[in-house]
Amino acid sequence: MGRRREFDEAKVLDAALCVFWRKGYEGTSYADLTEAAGVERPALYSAYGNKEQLFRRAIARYGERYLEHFPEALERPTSREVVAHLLYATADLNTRYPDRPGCFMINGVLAGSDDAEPVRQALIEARAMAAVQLRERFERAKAEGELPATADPEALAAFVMAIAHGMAVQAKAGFNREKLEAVAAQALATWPTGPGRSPERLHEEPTEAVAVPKRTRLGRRLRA
Amino acid sequence: MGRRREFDEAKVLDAALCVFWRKGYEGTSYADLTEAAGVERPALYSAYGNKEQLFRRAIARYGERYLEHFPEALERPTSREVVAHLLYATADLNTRYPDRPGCFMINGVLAGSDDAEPVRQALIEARAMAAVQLRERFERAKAEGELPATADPEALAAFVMAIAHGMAVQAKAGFNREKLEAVAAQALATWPTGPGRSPERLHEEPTEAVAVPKRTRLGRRLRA
DNA sequence: CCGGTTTAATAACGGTCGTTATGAAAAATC
DNA sequence: GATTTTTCATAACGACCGTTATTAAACCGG
Repeated sequence: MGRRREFDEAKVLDAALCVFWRKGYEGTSYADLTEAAGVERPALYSAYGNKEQLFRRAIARYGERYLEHFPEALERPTSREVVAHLLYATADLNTRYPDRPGCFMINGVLAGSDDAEPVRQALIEARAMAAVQLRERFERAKAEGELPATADPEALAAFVMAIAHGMAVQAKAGFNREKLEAVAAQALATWPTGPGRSPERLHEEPTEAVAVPKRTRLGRRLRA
Repeated sequence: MGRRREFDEAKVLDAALCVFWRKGYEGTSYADLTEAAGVERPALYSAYGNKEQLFRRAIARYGERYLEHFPEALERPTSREVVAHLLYATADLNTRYPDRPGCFMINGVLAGSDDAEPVRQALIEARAMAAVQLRERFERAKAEGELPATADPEALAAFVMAIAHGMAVQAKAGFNREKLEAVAAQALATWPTGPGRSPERLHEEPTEAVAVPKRTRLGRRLRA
């Protein structure tokens, strides 16, 4: 009974996500949101609650819609391929949409007023979850002997995350895809190899089996 | 003629810098600034102009007061030592002051409202200047044969900057100094060596001559 | 067609934002 | 010491912030 919704909740959420992605949590006003979503203010409140709740929904939506490459990367056979997939997909995601460069999880809130603290912590937790998954993947690689016994999975995960975060900062500063891929390649150039094998030549381009083809669409497997 | 200033302009600027460092440009209100500086609002306006001008002064101040390690790093004899010095000093700076973790240049503005766009661009330019200096240093190292002929100074500079930016993000997320140093070590572990020499063992700890001693104070040379 | 119920749109809420009059207090000049 | 000049503190400005009454419109079951 009663009148039914006239707008598509998912589309409105996607529109809000894009604005948050571009301007961050505190930099986004309800005027921005209503304009982007084509919906009046009270509709946003009745459908999603207040601004913080809407932003948390946007976090979840971002994970579902733009970060499918992450679990895919973890399935790669070697740690090196995991990292290659992850970093090249990051370079792609951070430059694919020119209206919202960089990473939503980084742009959202880095520093802000005390009001933004809960949201900031939520993003920190979301990023930490990724780091944990990466560490666990490297622990497995170490157990499999594919990473040296001296390798520190936690440090390696932090390293890869740092690269991804740095690329996000650079993308927001206007770096194009090629520049980000050069960063990814350099990070990859020194990735530790197995226990007995000799390290590859430094500065070698990532092999074709590892490199991500140009302009591969996110959301599908980058390689079969 | 007339009454003279009752407050120390430099101290007020330092106080403002610390607040901006913690909360970013848009996250900082004049209420925050007056409380931290112990000075009333009109004093800030008469002494520094409006908020944007004050922030630009804070950028310059940050460079003078907290980034002396950067030109010092560039003077190191080898590119590897340059990077080591830079990254360990970054780990230190990003965790030295627990009330304002991370980097002022990153926390300042990453994403924000349209009003913050000029300030955001100013920070982008400031960071770009560092990248240029780093690239030029690597070009010199390449010319000296200390970096391989295949090395790409621009990409290497972007890589090092990405690491520094990533560490800043992680520091703001609560990472301690040790975790940041592990990231720095990993980045360093694979730094390219000279044209003919064989690469060092991977995962080797940075040599003592390169590693920065614990808790070395910034602002002075880390090593004689 | 008619109560009942939910959504829609307009407009307003108190609060805080960055910025600035305003007038009193203090120092410098004559 | 009187006058001028600058700084000081209080308080207010209009604008926008996130949030919410309020009222009209659209749909439901009867």
